[in-house]
Amino acid sequence: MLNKSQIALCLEEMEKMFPDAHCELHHTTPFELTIAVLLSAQCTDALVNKVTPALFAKYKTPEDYLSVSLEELQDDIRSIGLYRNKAKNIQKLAELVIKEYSGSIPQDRDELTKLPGVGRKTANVVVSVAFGVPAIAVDTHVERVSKRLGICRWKDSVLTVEETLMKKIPRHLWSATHHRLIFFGRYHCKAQNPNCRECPLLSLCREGKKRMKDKL
DNA sequence: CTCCCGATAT
DNA sequence: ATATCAGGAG
Repeated sequence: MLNKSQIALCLEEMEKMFPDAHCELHHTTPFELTIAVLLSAQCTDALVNKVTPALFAKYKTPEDYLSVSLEELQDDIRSIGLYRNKAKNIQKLAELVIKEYSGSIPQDRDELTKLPGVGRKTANVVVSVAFGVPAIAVDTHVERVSKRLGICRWKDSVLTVEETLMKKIPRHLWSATHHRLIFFGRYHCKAQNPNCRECPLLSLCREGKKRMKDKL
């Protein structure tokens, strides 16, 4: 398992590789960001960004999402996948935002989690990106990279991964770190065939050294 | 744990 | 053909 200073070294290397790591989901308001992140479950950011321009032009307020039938909203997001659940969640979310939060997305992580389709990961992205609250959203990339490097254990839950990262990384670096981990995972330490041979983190990486030994 | 699910990369 | 993608709910 990596200690704090080893993790700090990893983060420095990631910063060199991806100095401008940022949220890649297109949005202009906290409400749009929440919808975009909800849509991004089990689907690439690039695909979400293909539907949101037309979506956000058509639906600007929570009321707009409730002004059409469920079937029409499904059709507008069909190419994303999981569209039945997502369309239903968006309409319920819109209803709740109007009734319980007077039309605007709550800024509190635990309040956000009460919205349908919004779990801990999505809530962390929203508070971090839209409201500037330090948070580490653990998505598939952050989980994979943390486990490969040896920041946490393979059997750890996503919540344990998040807690470990928060414990071992200074709070003021949480949000920047979360984006660097995502870029590192998305563009370099990929799920399939990671290029460990040319990885600057190889000397620190548990999985990388193992893969080199096994000639993967 | 399973289900939801289309697009894309390998 | 199969794996994966900024997960969440039942």
